[in-house]
Amino acid sequence: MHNCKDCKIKSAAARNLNQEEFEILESNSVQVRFKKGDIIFKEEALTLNVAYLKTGMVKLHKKGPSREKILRIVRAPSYLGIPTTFGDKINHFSATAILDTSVCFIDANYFKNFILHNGQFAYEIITDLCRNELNDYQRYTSYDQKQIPGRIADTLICFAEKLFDSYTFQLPLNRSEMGDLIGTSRESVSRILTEFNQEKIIELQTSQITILKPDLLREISEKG
Amino acid sequence: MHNCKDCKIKSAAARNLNQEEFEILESNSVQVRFKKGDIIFKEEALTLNVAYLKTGMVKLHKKGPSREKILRIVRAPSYLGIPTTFGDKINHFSATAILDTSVCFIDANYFKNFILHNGQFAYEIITDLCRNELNDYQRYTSYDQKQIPGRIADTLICFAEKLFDSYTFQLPLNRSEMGDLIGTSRESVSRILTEFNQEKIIELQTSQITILKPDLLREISEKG
DNA sequence: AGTAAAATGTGATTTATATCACACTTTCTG
DNA sequence: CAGAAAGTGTGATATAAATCACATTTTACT
Repeated sequence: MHNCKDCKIKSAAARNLNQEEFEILESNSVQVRFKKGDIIFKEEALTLNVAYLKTGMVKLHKKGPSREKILRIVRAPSYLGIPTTFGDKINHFSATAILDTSVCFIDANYFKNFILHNGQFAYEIITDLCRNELNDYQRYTSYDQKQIPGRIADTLICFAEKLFDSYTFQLPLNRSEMGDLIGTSRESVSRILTEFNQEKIIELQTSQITILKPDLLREISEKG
Repeated sequence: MHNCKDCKIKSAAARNLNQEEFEILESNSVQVRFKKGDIIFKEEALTLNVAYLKTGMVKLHKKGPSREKILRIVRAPSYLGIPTTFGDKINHFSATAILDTSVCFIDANYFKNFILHNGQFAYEIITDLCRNELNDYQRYTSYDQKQIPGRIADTLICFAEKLFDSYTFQLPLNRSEMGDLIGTSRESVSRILTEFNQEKIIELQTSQITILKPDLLREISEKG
């Protein structure tokens, strides 16, 4: 059986659980591995679990009127489906691994009990939800008002600084998914990346990216 | 002094408070009235309060790279600033009354204590945050992929069905604010509304709107 | 009530980006 | 490792919506 108490990548919330609660957690959760491309949970399915992303990277996405929309990229460690568990019984979005990933599924009833009986646990879940909301507002406001080059510049900087901690990285999304994330077509993504490459702002080899001039990217991002 | 315990428009969370907690709430909150156009709290200011919208209607909005972005319209009763209180010390968005409004400000420390010591209270706050997040995802996905007529159709239906419970209502936003909400220019909003009016889908008198053909609007909304 | 200020409507023009079409390249898979 | 399938690059064209410009209407104010 897995050991949650000594897990090195506990959530901020789980750090507040006591001995007894850890035992409950351990016997009411399972850890599952997913490969890049695997679906972790699916829009419109019923949820009975809270998903906690222990390692790897995931896209949260949902069906839009004309195509798929990527809501947000999540890097481990992080909860994946709190809104999808407590906002409605049915998932309003899907989660798909974009890197090899391991996820702990926690029985929603026990998770709920932690919220009800452990104030610190609940408080950490709330701050987590709040921070996500603020991030989302920030991102949607930018995407809403920036033109495509600005959105791509944003995204590249975010990937480097928030997701990979490195200016060289393997893009975890293909051009079409990049389009779904920032709200444009795969062709436009392609064109702008080529342009950035020609202007030596980035070095591009299909999906391997090196950001050569982060400051210039930031400038493009700010100008919209 | 105001009376929270017998308040008829308590939040779902507050319904779980006990006698002692209501006394704490009563002596650590104030009720303030705002007129249409008044700022309730402002982006970049420090927050020490949770705002609860008791009556009226409010827009949550934030500065974007080129203009103001309206994040969401809130109808009473509802909390206004939970993410802004627990996500960061500094407000990431502003709240402005779009109708005459009354707001209760609750000392954030006491509010936090309710979360820590009253599990049902915390649970209700969490489900509220989750539902908002799901709504936001839904809305942003639509706006992202629909053309302007579809977004306006969406918005009109939402105003009628979610905010005013009536197919006749006074638009609480001017054309420019409508643009900030759906991500377009005031001119485009104006043009589309005129068009809907000419096609007798709505009846329009400046800011007085009657939806004549809700089904047609819904169809326009779906087609994007 | 009368004037100033703000908001709105609407045509003409420009522009960013979608779409279409197709060649090319990378990656899977047996 | 060969062939198929998926993904990518890039030109040509179409188009939705932004912007500009200005007349008109509505609202606010003393």
